[in-house]
This record gives sequence, structure tokens and C-alpha cells, in this order.
Amino acid sequence: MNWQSDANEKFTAFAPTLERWYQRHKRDLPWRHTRDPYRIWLSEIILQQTRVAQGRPYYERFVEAFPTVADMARAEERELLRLWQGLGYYSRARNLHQTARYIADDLGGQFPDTYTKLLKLKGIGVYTAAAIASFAFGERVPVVDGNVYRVLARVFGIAEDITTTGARKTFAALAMRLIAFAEDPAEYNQAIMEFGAIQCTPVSPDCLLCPLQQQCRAFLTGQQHKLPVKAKKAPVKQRFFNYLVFRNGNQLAMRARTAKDIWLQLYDFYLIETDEPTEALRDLVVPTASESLVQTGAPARFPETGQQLLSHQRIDAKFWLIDVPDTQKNGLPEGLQWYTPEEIGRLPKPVLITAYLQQKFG
DNA sequence: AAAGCGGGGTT
DNA sequence: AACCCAGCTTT
Repeated sequence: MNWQSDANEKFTAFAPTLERWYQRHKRDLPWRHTRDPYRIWLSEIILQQTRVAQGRPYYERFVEAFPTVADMARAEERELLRLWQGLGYYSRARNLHQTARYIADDLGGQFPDTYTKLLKLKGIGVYTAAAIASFAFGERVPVVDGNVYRVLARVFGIAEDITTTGARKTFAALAMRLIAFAEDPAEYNQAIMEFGAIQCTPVSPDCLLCPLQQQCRAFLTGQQHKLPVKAKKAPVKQRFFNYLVFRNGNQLAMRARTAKDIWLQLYDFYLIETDEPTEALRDLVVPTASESLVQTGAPARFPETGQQLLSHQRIDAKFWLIDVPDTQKNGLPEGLQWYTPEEIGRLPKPVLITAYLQQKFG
């Protein structure tokens, strides 16, 4: 037996081995009971950069609220964002809505059914296009997600930095070769991701019970913990948010965020961002538009504080509650509107804002 | 090619 | 505190 047939055996056996492993170990997940492309699409968007355990309840609520793509198309974007609240990466919800309307209105409700066509849709990149094409339509195209990078890097001993374009091409090409030997492309794609999620885990992979143990370059050389190689992320940026929470009776002044920034189209309060933390309200430079509101109101002496840690930013927030008399209530700065508690409950809001409302007003 | 975008779980 | 998650879009 020469090295070439060894290598060949490793390629041909890889997919069938994982497919057999999957038969025995797969979890029972709701989106595995359907071939409806709409539901598979919905599940895949929810699961982008999101763990199954976190995304699952959102999937259940979305299917309940919008059983078909037509139902989703009829809804307002705000309703989707409200249901998406707390899941993060809100552009996913906005793109979901846009694409639902496009499919319902321009494609007559007919879901695009090939990898190439799916890739043109908003919010669908190479991973998601491959996932829908294989799961819903049986197309033989490989998914390459974080799990797949890890499994392939280890089994084939690939030490390229997976954040680079060159490495992405390497892995995509390898994945393409491997799926050729799968009995069922959809099953195989599920299998390799499931394998990465519960067997070939980032930390402490279960190598002792691994069906690929004797083919795994990383195991055979003791390099499991060093693969895959991934460049370090940029340090988190510190930001200071100073919120003026205008109140009139039981109503609060809120607005949808419009900056190309975090939380686009989510609702918060009148915001003054500063480069340094602000200790007292008098230290804050208040724009003319809201000066009189602050002066005629009755601001609390000390603000409530809040923090939110995102993967790329750390936000320290202070909230000054300011009671606005009836005589001033029509003088809100541009964009702000009064909302009752019931209305506020239906607005999509960042976790930071929801936490403040909960803490302050129950 | 690099940066920006959320939030939560795990170690 | 660091890492990671069924990634995509914009610059």
C-alpha cells in the first residue's frame, strides 16, 4: 500500500464515516423535520453565528408568528425586529424581511431552488446558500461553517489562518472534493456540522471515541488544541452613552436608531455620546434642541447606570430621567416621539434598553 | 483585505 | 478574560 492509496482512502471514507456517525448521534431539532425551503431558510438565518440552544426558541416563535413566507412578507419590519429582540446582528432580521417580500411579491412565492440563485438573495452568503440548496433541494454543494473549518483543519492538518481568503479557498476546495463521496449530500452536510458541534468541539474534543481518530492528522500528532488557526480579533472599543430619558406622565420619549452603527432601527432614548464617562448632568454638553427640556424638567441628581458587553464594543451607559411638564411636551427634538408603556413593550429595543426599563419601571 | 455587526454560553 | 457560535455586508 503506497501513500497515494492511503490518501485516497482517507478522502473516500471521510463522508460515509461521518454519515454513519450522524445516524447514531444526531439531535432531534425542529428544522430537521421539514424540507420546506422557507423554514430551512429561516432556521439558517437564525443560526448564523448563533448556538442551536440560543436560536431554537426564536425559530419556534417565528414559525408560529409567520408560518409561510407570505405571512412574513405581510408583516411590518418592526414586528420582525421585535421578535428578533435579544438575538443580535439585527441586519439578519431586516434582510429576512426584505427577502420575504421579494420572494412573495416578485417571485410569486416560489423559493429560489439552486445554490447560485439563493446566493443572490439578501442575507444569504456562501454558507447559507449551500445549506438551503442541500437541505431543501438535495443539491450536492458543501457547507463550510465554523464547525467544518475545525473538523477539516484537524483531520487534514491544515494550519492556514481560517480568517484569510486563501484559507477559505483551500477549505472550500477540500470540502468540494469530500462531498463527492457522500451518499446523501444533505445528510453529510448536517453530519459534519453536528460532528463539529458535539464531538470535534473547540475545547476538549472527544478524540478517544472518535470514528476518525486513526485518520486524524491532528490527533496522530497531538495538535488538536492548536487547530484551527484563527487570527486574534481586534480589541473591543469602549463607548460612553449618556441617555436623557424624557418622561411625561407615564409616557417616555423614544426613537428608532438611524445611524449606520449598532442597533439600526431599534428604539432607544435621546442619546449624547461622549469620549469620557460623564459624572454629572451639568458636565454634559446638551444640544440646543433639548436644552429647554432639560432646564424646565426635573432631572434626577444621579443617573442610573448600565453596561453592555458586545463582541466588538463595551458600552457604559448612564440614564438621566427627566420629567417634562405638559407645557413643554410638544418640544421634543427631531425624531423623538412619546410612547405609552404598552407601546414601548411592542417596540424592538437593544438588551441595554430593555434592562434599564425593567430595572427602573418594572 | 479588513472592519463592523450582538448577545450569550463555556472554559 | 478569551473564545466561539449552522456568517454576511460594507468599505
